[in-house]
Order: sequence, then C-alpha cells, then structure tokens
Amino acid sequence: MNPDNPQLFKRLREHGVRPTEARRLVLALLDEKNHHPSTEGIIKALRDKGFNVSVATLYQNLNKLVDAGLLVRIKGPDDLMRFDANLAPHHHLVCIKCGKIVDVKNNEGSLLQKFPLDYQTGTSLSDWHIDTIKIEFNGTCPDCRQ
Amino acid sequence: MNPDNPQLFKRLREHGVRPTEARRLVLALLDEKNHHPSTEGIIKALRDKGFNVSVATLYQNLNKLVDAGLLVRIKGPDDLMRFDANLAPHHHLVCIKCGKIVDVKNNEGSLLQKFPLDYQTGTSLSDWHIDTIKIEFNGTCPDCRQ
DNA sequence: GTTAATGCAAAGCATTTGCACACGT
DNA sequence: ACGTGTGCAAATGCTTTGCATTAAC
Repeated sequence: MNPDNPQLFKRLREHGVRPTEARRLVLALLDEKNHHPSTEGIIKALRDKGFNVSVATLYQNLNKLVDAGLLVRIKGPDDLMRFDANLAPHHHLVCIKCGKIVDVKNNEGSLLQKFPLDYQTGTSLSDWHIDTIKIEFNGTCPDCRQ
Repeated sequence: MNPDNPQLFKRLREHGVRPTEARRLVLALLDEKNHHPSTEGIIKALRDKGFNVSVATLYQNLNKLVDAGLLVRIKGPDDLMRFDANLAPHHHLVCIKCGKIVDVKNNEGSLLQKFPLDYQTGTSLSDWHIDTIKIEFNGTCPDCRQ
C-alpha cells in the first residue's frame, strides 16, 4: 500500500477532489484489501501501518468519495458502513459470522453464469423502473469455518 | 387489518411467544402491507389506525419476533431497520427514492426466471460455504416516478 | 491569498436497556 | 400468583456537525 502513488493523485483529481493524504490513504487501503473493512477497521488498519486519520475526517472523506463516484457504499450484516473501491459490476460474498464482504468476479465459477449482473438493467418489473441488480451470497468464509 | 384475528394468536403461540396486543398489531400490519415500513413507519401506521405502541416495545417485539422466526430483518437504502413477514423465498424491489421495499414473487415475469432463488444453496464458491442468495432490484417505484 | 480539509469535542439519531407498573397464563 | 410485556426516560454506539487550525491550489 503506497499512498504516494501518483495514480492516486491522478484518480482523485480526475474526480474533482483534492488529493489529500487522508483520501489517498483510504483509496490505497481499499484498493489493497478485498475485505471492505468498516470505518473502525479502516482506522485500525491505517494505524497499524503508521498512519493516523481522525474519525471525523474519515467519515467526511468516505462520504465525499462516494459523492465523487470513487467509492460505493455497501451494507454488511452488522449495520456498519462499508465501502467498495471496485466500481466494476460484481457480486458480493457476505460472511454471516464475521461480517466480511469480498468481491466475486462475474466469471468465477459456473454458479455465477446463472446470475449475469448487468442483465436487463433498465427494464421494468411490476411497474418499477429497474436501475441496478445486486446479488448477495450469504455464507461462511474460510476463516470462520476454520 | 384485524389484530383480534384468531389466526394471529395461533401463529404467535405456535412460535412460543405470547400473543400480546403489540405483537398481534405488528404482525397484522406487516401481513397487510407489502411495504416493509421502518419502525417509525410502523408506529405511525398503527397510530393512524388508533393503536399506540411505544418505541421501546416495538423494538423489543421486532427483535423477539425475528428470534422466534416470525419475521426476517431486511435492510433498505436508508439505514433503517425494516422487517418482512413473508417467510417464503422471494426477491425485493427497492426504491432508491423513497426507500420502499416490496416483495416480488419468484414467478413474476420472465426476468425473474433467470434468478432462481434457491439455486444451488449449500454449494461452495471461492472456498466459502453459501447458505442463502439475496437478489435486490434497485430502481424507482411507480409513486416516485409519478 | 483564497478555498477547502483536518481534528477535536459536542450534537444527532436509531436502537437498546433499566426499571416500576400492568398484562397474560 | 408467577413470569413476562409495556412504556417511559436514560444510555449506547455509529455517524454528523461546528469551529479553529492547517494544508492545498
């Protein structure tokens, strides 16, 4: 994880937000981790790496990055805010024991062939206009299953 | 909505919980509504019908009914608790404008034929053990689209 | 030099809990 | 009568906000 990576500056500026250290740290961490840590988890992970970001700053930045389209807000089984820096369409595996959420690529395993993510987005259903389809696989992660 | 319906007493007793008025009211309301109102919405809806349930009592009972297996907890776009009295496997339509959540039956429209709900539950994926699959259709409800 | 981000502490808000009183069996 | 549910008010915990200091442009 390298918060000084020029790519991060570029990515932030392209989305119209100042590339402050706190923001580069958040993006660098979420790029590296496939876990979607909670806000508390982000603070801890960054602290472990020797970086300190205050709670208020973190929340402010997560909201700003979501508004800028750099992150997506996701929800875990516990009711904590979690964020996804992976903007490509993908599924989620959610651990019902530890709350961990990991991404699943659309082409991983024949099971997923049945669940095309972008299938008929924009269609209507029961008089609703459908924008996106989210699929969540709930189960137990390898760590919690020991 | 009739909280004195003998079916409600039966249903509650069969799940080992006392059929108090607050609980019968909650079940009767959720049976009637396909909206999955938030806790505040439940209080208001009941008040409009002339019934008063305190906030604490409502929360306690919602939790108890979930534990008893009579309700399922669901999450909306706003971070409010919502509950589902429909225990059969089904999909959800979530309105990104008003937060409303309505059930979709598995056989409604050809779109849904592509998303069999109970498909391969119990299978494994990326070394995870999958228990359930949740599919969420996000869009705009007829009311919010005017 | 101007505009915006940081961090602290205080406020907000949904949910939970403690406890005296009322209800269900 | 006993155990349980109810409702109020206080407490909890995550998230947001106000404001003075500091950094980005």
